[in-house]
Amino acid sequence: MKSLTIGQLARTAGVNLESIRFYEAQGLVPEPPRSQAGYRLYSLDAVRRIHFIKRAQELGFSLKEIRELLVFAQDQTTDCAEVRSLARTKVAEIREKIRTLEAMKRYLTALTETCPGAGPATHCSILESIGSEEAHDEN
Amino acid sequence: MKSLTIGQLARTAGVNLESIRFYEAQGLVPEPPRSQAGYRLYSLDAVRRIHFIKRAQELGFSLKEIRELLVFAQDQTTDCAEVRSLARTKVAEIREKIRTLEAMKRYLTALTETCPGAGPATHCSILESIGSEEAHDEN
DNA sequence: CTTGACCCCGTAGTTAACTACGGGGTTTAT
DNA sequence: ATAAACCCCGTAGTTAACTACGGGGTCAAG
Repeated sequence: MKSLTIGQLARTAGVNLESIRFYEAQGLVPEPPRSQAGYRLYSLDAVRRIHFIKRAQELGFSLKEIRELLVFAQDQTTDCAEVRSLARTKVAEIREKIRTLEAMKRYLTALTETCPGAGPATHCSILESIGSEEAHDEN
Repeated sequence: MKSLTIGQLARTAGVNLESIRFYEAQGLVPEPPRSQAGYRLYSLDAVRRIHFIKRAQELGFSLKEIRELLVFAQDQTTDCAEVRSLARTKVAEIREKIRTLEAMKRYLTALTETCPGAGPATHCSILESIGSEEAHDEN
């Protein structure tokens, strides 16, 4: 059995060594067996585990949610539907974030278009618009 | 001259009292004059200032950027173009965030569609896909 | 057998934007 | 005149996800 030290695992999984200890503390990576000297000895499963974490993060899952996914993945009694529901919730959240960002973008774009782009900023239409109480669309 | 205590300002501007002190420490709200007892005495300008901060936050500006905007707004020598450039940069950032979120959404949606939605999660296609090294589009 | 690379642990620092706490003085209303 | 409501200040805590530090033990190479 080839086992990896924490440093080797960190290098092969492409993360910082400290992150692995952090994940362990957070319950995302199981505590591995130790050598006599107390060194952590990881199997290749640990590499896959960390890749999973990283990929899920790219998909917008928080560590807390990832922990949940990992529990699901190992619990025989978890139904696929629960995982799918979590994914759907996440999709809805993402959709909502996009909506907000779109509104921000529309409004800011409009501001940059009315701005003459020259002259003292003390009369800049952008600053004036931000400062005015009205005309905020939020949609 | 009607002046507001910090608590009154907080209530009329709709923020927490502590936030105002925080903004002052961050240089976003100027230090106001004080009463004999040392109480902060704000003018109505402060209300406008805080509204500006809140609105700019809604548009996605960080406090650091807002400080910059506020300096611009008061500096006679700042040109409108600088403000517009800042707004444009922010629009580009927002656009990029949206792009990333769209990619996340597409991928996650695809996952939820291939998932049968029933059966043990240990064989869930979502978990499998997250766990696999391949098939990641990033676009 | 010593040097350098590696590992251990616990604690503290990072960023952003607050929020809370505690032990005081002040103002206002009754 | 006293109690409630308000203000002061400095410090510490919050969340997320790490990252850094320091003082120590361990392992492999030459």
